[in-house]
Amino acid sequence: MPRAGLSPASVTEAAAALIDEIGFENLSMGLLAERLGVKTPSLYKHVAGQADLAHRIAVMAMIELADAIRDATQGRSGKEALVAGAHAMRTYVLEHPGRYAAGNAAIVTGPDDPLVPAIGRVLASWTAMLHGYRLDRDQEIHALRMLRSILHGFSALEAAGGFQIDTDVDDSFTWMLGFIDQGLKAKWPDLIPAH
Amino acid sequence: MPRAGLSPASVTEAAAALIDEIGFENLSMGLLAERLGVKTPSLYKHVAGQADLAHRIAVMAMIELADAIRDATQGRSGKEALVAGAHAMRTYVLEHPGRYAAGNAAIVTGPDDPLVPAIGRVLASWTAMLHGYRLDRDQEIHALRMLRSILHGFSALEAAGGFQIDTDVDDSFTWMLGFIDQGLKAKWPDLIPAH
DNA sequence: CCCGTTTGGCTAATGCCACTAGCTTTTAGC
DNA sequence: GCTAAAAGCTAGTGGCATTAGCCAAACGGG
Repeated sequence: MPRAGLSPASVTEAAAALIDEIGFENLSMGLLAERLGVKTPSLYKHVAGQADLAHRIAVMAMIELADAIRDATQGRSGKEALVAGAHAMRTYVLEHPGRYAAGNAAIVTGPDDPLVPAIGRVLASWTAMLHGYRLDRDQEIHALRMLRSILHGFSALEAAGGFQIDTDVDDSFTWMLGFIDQGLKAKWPDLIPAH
Repeated sequence: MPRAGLSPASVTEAAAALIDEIGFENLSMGLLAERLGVKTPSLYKHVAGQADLAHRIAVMAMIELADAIRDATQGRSGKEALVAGAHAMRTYVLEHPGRYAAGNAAIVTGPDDPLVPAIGRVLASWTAMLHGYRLDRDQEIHALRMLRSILHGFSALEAAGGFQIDTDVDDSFTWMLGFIDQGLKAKWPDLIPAH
């Protein structure tokens, strides 16, 4: 029996490709093994199990997503950066729905979990983009959370086929980004929560 | 062997309660049967299977959610209605994370699927609330999609523990609603996508 | 009130899937 | 070349959803 030349990285890579085709919840070790031309138990020589595999895909997804956003916003600022970054994220989710779902389902396992810096990279990309709007320090975290909420929500709903009415979804996305941009530029002072 | 007095409705009800405790992906027929004091196969006399059960929970969740939003926004308008409706949704998701997850995972099976009107009720609740802002007709659908995106995204991230930094999440939610309210009141004309 | 039918329990069995044990062959280091 | 680790394999085990088929409980018309 010749060797297949697998490694944790190559197994994860193949699993990521497969999960985008068949969906996060349909990933099975048997299917992945078949895809790699190997029997199911052989996979356990490279990854600890299905949970470990999903976690590795999640880390990969967060890194890829962060890079996509960083590359898109590089050298731009203001609305241009917002639109480019948001578009990059939306495209990533539509092209890699399984990876993205894995990224969302993943939970941090400990302080040295590589998922932590991976998520940090995504947040850093958005934070850098928001800096162009010169918000107050105490508003920045709220704006970041809003941005994450709206982009995650839109992507998740779109990927799940949640937008039924036949008004163009692209138009809605563009409109939404314009709305956010205008709001961020306006900097309403009375949005600061009172205590 | 005495009868347990189950019905499709009571089984679904029990499953909904269970799923909120243990999480959507941990629901199993065995656990539900134990909870109901019955053996696993007996459940199949009332629901067609796990997929059917999840679908019933989804329909229930959408109806409950729509009612919660409707009740909260009843008799209010503008920012008051927005805040009350959004708060009602956020509360519902935090109190019933399993049901809500089932609602999101569900897919419409056909034209007479009761999930269709159930989702319609949620959308109708939001649409009624948005009417108070007197938006242009062609902006309304975009605003509705934005609202769904942001509320779903926020709820999903919060339920998944996605907000790590120790700035108060309530403050972020309040800030976000203020942001949306101000933007909707402003009605920027240049948000209409050009064709 | 009784009897036939429907309903709702049950046990037993099937099949799929993740995962483990333990064996064998390949490969890499010396 | 020899030794040992690494990477494949076959053969289980156990948990899960689901189905088949049996039997008792409720129920309705005579």
